[in-house]
Amino acid sequence: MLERSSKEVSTAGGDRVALRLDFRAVTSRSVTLIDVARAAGVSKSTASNALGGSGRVSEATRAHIQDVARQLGYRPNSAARSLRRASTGAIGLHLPRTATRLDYYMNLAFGAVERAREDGLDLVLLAPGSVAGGGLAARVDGLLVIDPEVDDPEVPDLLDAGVPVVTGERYLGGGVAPSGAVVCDNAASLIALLDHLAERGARRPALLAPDPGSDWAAALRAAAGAWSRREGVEVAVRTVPFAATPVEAEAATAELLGGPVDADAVVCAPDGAVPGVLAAAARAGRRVGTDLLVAACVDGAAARGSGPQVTAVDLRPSEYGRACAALLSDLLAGAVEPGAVRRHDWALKVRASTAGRRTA
Amino acid sequence: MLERSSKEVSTAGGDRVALRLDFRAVTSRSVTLIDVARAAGVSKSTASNALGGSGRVSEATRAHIQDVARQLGYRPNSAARSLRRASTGAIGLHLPRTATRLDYYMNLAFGAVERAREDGLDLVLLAPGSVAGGGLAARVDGLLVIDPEVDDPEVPDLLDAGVPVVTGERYLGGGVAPSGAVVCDNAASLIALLDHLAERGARRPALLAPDPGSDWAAALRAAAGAWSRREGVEVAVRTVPFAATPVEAEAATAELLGGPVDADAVVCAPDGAVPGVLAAAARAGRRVGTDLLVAACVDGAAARGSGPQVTAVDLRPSEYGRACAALLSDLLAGAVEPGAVRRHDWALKVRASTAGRRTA
DNA sequence: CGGCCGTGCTGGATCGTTCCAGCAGGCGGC
DNA sequence: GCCGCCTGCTGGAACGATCCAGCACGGCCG
Repeated sequence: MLERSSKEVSTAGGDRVALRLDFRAVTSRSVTLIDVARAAGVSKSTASNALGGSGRVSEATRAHIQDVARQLGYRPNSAARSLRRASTGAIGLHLPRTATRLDYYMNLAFGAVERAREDGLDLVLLAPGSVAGGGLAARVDGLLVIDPEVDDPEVPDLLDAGVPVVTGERYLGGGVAPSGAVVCDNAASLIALLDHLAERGARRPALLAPDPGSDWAAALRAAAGAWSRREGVEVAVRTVPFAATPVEAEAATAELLGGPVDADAVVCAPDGAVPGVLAAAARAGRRVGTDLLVAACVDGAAARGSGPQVTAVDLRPSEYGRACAALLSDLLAGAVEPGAVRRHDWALKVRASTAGRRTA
Repeated sequence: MLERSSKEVSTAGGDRVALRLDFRAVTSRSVTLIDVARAAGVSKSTASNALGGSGRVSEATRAHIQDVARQLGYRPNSAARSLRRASTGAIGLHLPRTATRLDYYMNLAFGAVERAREDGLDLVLLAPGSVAGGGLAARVDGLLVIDPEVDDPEVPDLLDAGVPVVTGERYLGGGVAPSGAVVCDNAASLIALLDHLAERGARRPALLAPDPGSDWAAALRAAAGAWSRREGVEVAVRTVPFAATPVEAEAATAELLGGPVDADAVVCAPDGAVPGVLAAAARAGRRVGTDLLVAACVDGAAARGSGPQVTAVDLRPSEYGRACAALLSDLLAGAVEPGAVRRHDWALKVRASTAGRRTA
């Protein structure tokens, strides 16, 4: 059954518009630029110019064409546009393989999506192994590579994909340099955290950090060393996986409590592992916040949701994602030179886990 | 400086191939099907047939063309292909607005990405508001809408986008029916959970669940009612947000402990809120696992990482994502009729939080 | 008044792929 | 021996947007 559209366009081409709407109802073909042009009584070039904002079109004509396009429900065919413009209108997002479980990356991804969307870019999630599968470079205009780890075999291929790449944090491996990067001052944030702990009475702080295969972890370890030298206080460092589980952190923490180290403050770099630190503290009979101060280098659901809540460095992942997408977008638009590096700010969230002794 | 390519193709058209390679080096234009055809000494139609697997091509010719294509580094232009085939090779993924923080959805998303990739589909992450922004339907061949909530204003638009839609869990709102759905038997999983709690000694179980705006929450509430009637034991139900925070869960739990309800087991539907339940238990002086049993309807980092670890229904989000993508892929391929519904299995993960009294 | 320029619009070519009609030639059946 | 069919391949026409050369027209200047 063919229903006549109730919506008609009140222009010179009105009857033809209704005709085309009916046509659509039957074949479900989509409205093309030519349909709009015909309905508006202009050529497709003018229609294109009017809708695209380019070229020379009188204000009256432009308004009329936009009106017609809206009423017909015109939406540009992105494939055709991509073909002609030699760009896909999409960017790819690569996240660390091991850490996809962390809500940190979820927030970052959605920040990036939103920002990309504002510039008309789609964001496609890159599956592990999508590079080897080929066909990648053809499908995206640029890439976001977040927390590139040196032992991630895909990162070099991504950097060499022939499209602009923005990394979140620096890439410590060699090869093709990325076109841009957004970096955090992780050294400064850890130093702020250690200062905070010291101020709250910590004398023997310890750090659980991944091996220095990522810029983040490397910066943390370097900062711990620098702080040690500056303060004349040794920071005990233990290695945990990049996406450590609570169980792994619990074992590492147990080793730090008592024994030769006998830490009175533990900084756990990966936020997902924080509950393990708390569990180890409970097991050792230490009261978190007074007997043992606990903090994390990344804020997340685990740090916010634990009891007591855990002091952490808020890397503001959503804004971080936005910043990465914004930089890539600027690179694609040619608004910024390749090699650009932008800084992203963090904030210290002080919570109950570092309350300190009242009497300190 | 123009370097002569060292790689030449040993065919009749060899010299022309080298020429074109040089050309590429200068202009950095990519290799097209026509380049391959010329180099192989066939027409573009034959080249297309040989590489695409369709049409009638002799085995010898096909092998030769594939060889040439590989040597030239040919990769099909997806925009041109999309334009011609009227399909984009990408699917969209929509997640609940409120719950993007949960690692559950992160895992689900990556499961879907991987499965889509296996069928050559890209997965684009849909930003909140991308529907209203327009340009959506044109860019994807199909949509994955996960845990559609009735009060999500975007869902009706997505269902009406004119492309096949697969929902994860059913959509309780009206409007256009989705083309497919992957569902969990959430009623069965909650009943299994309640049975488990009863077996471990619980006599006054309580449930924290969102309001019935999603199929999941509605099924949980219905199942709690059914179980109450079957067992003759009232299940106290309190409402928490879909993506409840620990603080919200703590308040709700505090109300259940002591007072008229005096629950001895709490089932917390959203996993992210579990730490709040544990905190309330600690505050009330209840020992989790013996004095108070605690469980969650979704397994996740919070349930696994807390101390003690919390019994939960593992919805296997990664496989869930794979199943959704697989169904959509089948729908797009026409391998399955619209309206198809597939079932996804869950598993009960029993952990320390429901150990029960030794003497029970 | 003629040349020139700027404005507003047009038609055609183009991007790289797939699809379709069709053609040459070999071969088997009647 | 002719017809028709099957195999293997070809050329051209889409797909829908953008870009470019160019055209008509009116106004301005010398």
